[in-house]
Amino acid sequence: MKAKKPYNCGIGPAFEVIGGKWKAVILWELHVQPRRFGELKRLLPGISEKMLIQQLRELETDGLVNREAFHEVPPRVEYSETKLGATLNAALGPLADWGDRYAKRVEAARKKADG
Amino acid sequence: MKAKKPYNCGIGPAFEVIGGKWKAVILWELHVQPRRFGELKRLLPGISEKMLIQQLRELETDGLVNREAFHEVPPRVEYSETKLGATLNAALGPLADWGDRYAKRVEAARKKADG
DNA sequence: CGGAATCCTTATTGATACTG
DNA sequence: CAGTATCAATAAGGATTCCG
Repeated sequence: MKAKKPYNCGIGPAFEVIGGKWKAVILWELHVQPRRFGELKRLLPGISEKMLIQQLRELETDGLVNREAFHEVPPRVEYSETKLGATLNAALGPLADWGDRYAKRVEAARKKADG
Repeated sequence: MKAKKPYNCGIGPAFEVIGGKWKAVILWELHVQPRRFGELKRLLPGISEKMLIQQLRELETDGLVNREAFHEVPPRVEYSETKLGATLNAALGPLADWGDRYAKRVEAARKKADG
């Protein structure tokens, strides 16, 4: 999601920061509560450490996520959403609702087809 | 955006149907009014015919876009959003607004940095 | 625990030329 | 006009190994 997009509406910029496979869900998990690296990894079955750290870094760069490292042993790092991140999560709400209904709709259609 | 996503919220399904570089903007253009193939091509600078038709087909398959072909010479095809597509566009509204504000914010920061 | 570094596979996107 | 067909490029995503 790094290529330039000739969008004339805000959808473009929004997708640039939240697009891709993981960012939206990561941000969502941080909306629930601050979480540690390992916690996120467990919550996102299938994500590799590389992707997780990469996405977190990009989210951080874009000002959506906050990273706080505690210099302890064993090391501990906590990620949380920033204020800006919270506003994005809010804007994502209706889309999440839509997706929920859509998924149910698709599921219902599938059951009917299977018999 | 075809890989399975382990999302537990509606964001996953939503991104599966609207994710990628072009779908959201295409749908947005069709929200303004029904449009012809060539019209969309002009409105989306940078998109290739291949991508345009591909994305349109997928949107059609997912029930978001309607395709109506008029058997004339020269051929004419009109694409429009379905009712479901309209609900998705509505859900996309807040995200578009957010992106708008974000883009302005980023732009302002850039200007300041440049001096 | 929380990464970094490397290599590799697949998915997405694009350029170009051609057709009914 | 509204597409198809091919081929090429790039980006996204993932597996593995290693480190402080």
